[in-house]
Amino acid sequence: MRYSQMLIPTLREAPSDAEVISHKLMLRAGYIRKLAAGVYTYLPLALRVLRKIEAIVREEMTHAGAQELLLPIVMPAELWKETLRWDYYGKELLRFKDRHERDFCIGPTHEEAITDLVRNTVKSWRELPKNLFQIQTKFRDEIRPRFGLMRGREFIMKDGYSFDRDEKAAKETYQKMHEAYEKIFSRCGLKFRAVEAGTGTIGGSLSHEFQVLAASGEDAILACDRCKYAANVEKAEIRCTQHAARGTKKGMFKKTMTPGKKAVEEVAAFLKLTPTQLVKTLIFETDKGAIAGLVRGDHNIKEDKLKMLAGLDWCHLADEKMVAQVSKAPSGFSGPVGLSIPVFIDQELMRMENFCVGANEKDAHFIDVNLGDFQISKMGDIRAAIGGDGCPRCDKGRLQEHRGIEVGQVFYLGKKYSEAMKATYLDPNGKGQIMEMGCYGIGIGRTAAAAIEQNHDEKGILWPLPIAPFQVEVISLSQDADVVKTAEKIAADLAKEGIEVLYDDRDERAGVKFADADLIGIPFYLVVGSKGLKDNSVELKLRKTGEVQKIPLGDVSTALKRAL
RNA sequence: CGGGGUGUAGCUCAGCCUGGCUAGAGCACCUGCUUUGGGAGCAGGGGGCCGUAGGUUCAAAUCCUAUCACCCCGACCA
Repeated sequence: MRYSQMLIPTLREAPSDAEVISHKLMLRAGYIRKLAAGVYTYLPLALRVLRKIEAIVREEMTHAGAQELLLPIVMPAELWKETLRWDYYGKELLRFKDRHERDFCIGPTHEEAITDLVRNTVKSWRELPKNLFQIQTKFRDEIRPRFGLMRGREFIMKDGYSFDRDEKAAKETYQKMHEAYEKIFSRCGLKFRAVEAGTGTIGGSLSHEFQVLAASGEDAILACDRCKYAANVEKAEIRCTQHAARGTKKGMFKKTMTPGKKAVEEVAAFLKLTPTQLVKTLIFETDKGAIAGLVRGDHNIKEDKLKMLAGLDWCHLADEKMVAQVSKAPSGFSGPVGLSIPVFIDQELMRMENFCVGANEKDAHFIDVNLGDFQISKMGDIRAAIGGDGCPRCDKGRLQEHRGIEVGQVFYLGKKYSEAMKATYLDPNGKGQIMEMGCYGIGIGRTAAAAIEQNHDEKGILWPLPIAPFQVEVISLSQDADVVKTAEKIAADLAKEGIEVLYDDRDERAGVKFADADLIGIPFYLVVGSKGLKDNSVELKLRKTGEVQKIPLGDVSTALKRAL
């Protein structure tokens, strides 16, 4: 491919709205252009990268027993109403009406569509299992799209869905997909980690995320330094420590005035305490009425864990009005002493004595409070894990915090959709059974972005070879007839051998060509210049290390093949 | 949705506070000459409804109002 014929609009400066490195580099190196918030055009170079990732995904999915199909992007509301997600999915689901005023949506994911297909076509136990996937453009109307391809509204995703006879078979399929994912991301040349994850709006009970490790990652993940345990912070458990029975201390507490001090840091600073000596009391509105959750001042409560401990269907932080009603004080001064609603405490509090809490009175806190001073409904793990916490799976391990970019997720769904949509089959006894499902996603564009986050330097992108837009870039350094002729021949010969080559044939100065090449990030350069031609050689240069090798003209293709 | 900010050339930005001549710079682009192994030099040139609509004024990029778009922080969520 000739550079001069391609559309590669490189930029010396990045547009000011780009924040993360992958976004800046994709813009500067001429890979993407923005059309609207969170909506991007993939230029030829980007498309080549996406196609490479897709090809790897296709191969591994197929090897693992899945088949490719293509579902519609537009779906009728009825389908989504069947699973109730028309109401629950929220504003991220882009909805519209057709000319007959019928409701439709643009697919953010395709559980409904695939389940509809399978329930209508698969009837017998003999036809199961089925594992189907597609690679398609999706749309999620994100509140705040950002970071270029990392968090766009329109994005390309591989989504796969499996249907099995029973739970055991479904979990085997899940395992197979898990393994396929590990191969896919390894083949893409990425450093990643599979972590236990929550299931969000997709639902289900077992899930892993595939996180590409990068400092700029949006997700916090915790991994044990001793064993294999790793989880998203949303889900990470904390080792349950053996607690002595709750201390019997009580009645020592005193009220102290804390005018206008609400936030933990403010109160701590004012009373000359550390945040670890405070206990936060958060009031929640739930399906079972108001409840209180208590964690140490420097910790954060995790609603999902609280839901689990208290056996709730839903909960969210109470608003100012409700707090005032329950605690008889403005928010910021809530405390457990004298509260009449159920109180759930984090296990960490079992180790605390003489702590400080809100006094349920404006501008006042209690100090020297102990667990004997109030009613406790239940104790457990209800806070977010942080680095240094004990690993829940082994005795000695400590959790370490990492940042990651989620590029894939696998879910075991069970019967959530198949039951709601009546996807059943007849077993050998002629009895109807509900299918067991799993779903498996990979963000194709996000994988490309994550690869850049993980592989770049000050000059530009450093593509891992398997997903680079081209394998080698031939650079002619001058317009001398000899140089041009040689470069053209090399480029043509390599292409003939099936090597993907970008030939920079532009009438540009050497500096410009090198700078653009560095930006674009193709792993190998073949530099053809008049200096080298004097002794019949060209240079093979590695983008990543800058290492240069002199290659005799006759050996170009063998040398390159060895390098690849 | 709450808070903050920005819209001036393809990109980065100045000018706005304190209204006034033909609206500027760097990069990019076009032409010519020179140059040619890491973003060249000189000369010439093209390109702007100053986001949009309305208002104030003799006069608006500049002041006022509305509106749209975009960005940041937060809440939300994959």
